[in-house]
Amino acid sequence: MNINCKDKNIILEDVTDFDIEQTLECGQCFRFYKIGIKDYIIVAKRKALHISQLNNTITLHNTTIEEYEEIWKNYFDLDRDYKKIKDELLKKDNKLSEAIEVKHGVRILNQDFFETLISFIISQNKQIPHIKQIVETISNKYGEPIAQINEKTYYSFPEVEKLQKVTIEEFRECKVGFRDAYLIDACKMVYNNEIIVNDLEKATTIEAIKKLTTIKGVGDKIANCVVLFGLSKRDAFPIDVWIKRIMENLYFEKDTKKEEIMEFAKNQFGEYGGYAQQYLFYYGRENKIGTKTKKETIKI
DNA sequence: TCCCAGGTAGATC
DNA sequence: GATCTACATGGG
Repeated sequence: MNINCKDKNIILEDVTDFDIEQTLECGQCFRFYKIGIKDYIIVAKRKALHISQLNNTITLHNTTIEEYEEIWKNYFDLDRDYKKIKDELLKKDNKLSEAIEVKHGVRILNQDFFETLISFIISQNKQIPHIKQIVETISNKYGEPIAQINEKTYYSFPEVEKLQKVTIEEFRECKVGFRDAYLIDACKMVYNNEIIVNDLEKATTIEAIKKLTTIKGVGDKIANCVVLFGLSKRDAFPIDVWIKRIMENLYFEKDTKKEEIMEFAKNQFGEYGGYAQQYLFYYGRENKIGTKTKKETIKI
């Protein structure tokens, strides 16, 4: 990969294993706006980034090499060798080949912990477009204006100091529904240092998940998402309705308990569980694997 | 009108 | 301990 600076843009040439559309649309993050083909505004890390892609060239608009090095390189996980990850996964398990081939450009983002926690609490029992809408409402109301691009103002995701002051009634006004008390509890625990990011980062994946589930409204699935996307613990394996269906379809051919799927994934994918999960989730959801209206099944 | 959505907590068996 | 259900809100 070559990095060039032209005008106020950073140009990444010969990028491999990275597709901006797949990386954003795969369901791991919620604060992005499509403005064209492979052309997006992403709000993260208290910044709004205009990013676009043409073939193997990525353009980060109106930014600096310093900002790229400090923020975006890590955010997009560009230091990691995804070819090696794919090779390792495929070496062990050829059933992933179709999903990896189709969704070859997915990278797992290194997102902010608190934002990921709050976003995935909201995600329960909701569809992705609605999750995006609620996270945006909360940001517009309680975040700070950070950029204006094409007449539209973008707001940062609020810090815990700000969000812990929000009342249960105010959360309800953001249309979070029954998750209102969960959000109150999560904000309180993070603000009161009952949940400490540093400690979770140092902890094992299992320990971090266990700690996170002490927050009301955070169960096994959400905790796995938070450690995977918000703490960079790539051996996590979130099991939601989709992954359950897909795993049953691929490996079990019958209704199977989550605990059994979790144990199987741990043995099968190990430290690469999070990547396998994301390739399968995105591919399976798009093709409606295991549902009554499925488009096709995964070829073995 | 009914059913479901990147689930979870609390009740009930 | 395993299974059942209510929980707001919006869209198909």
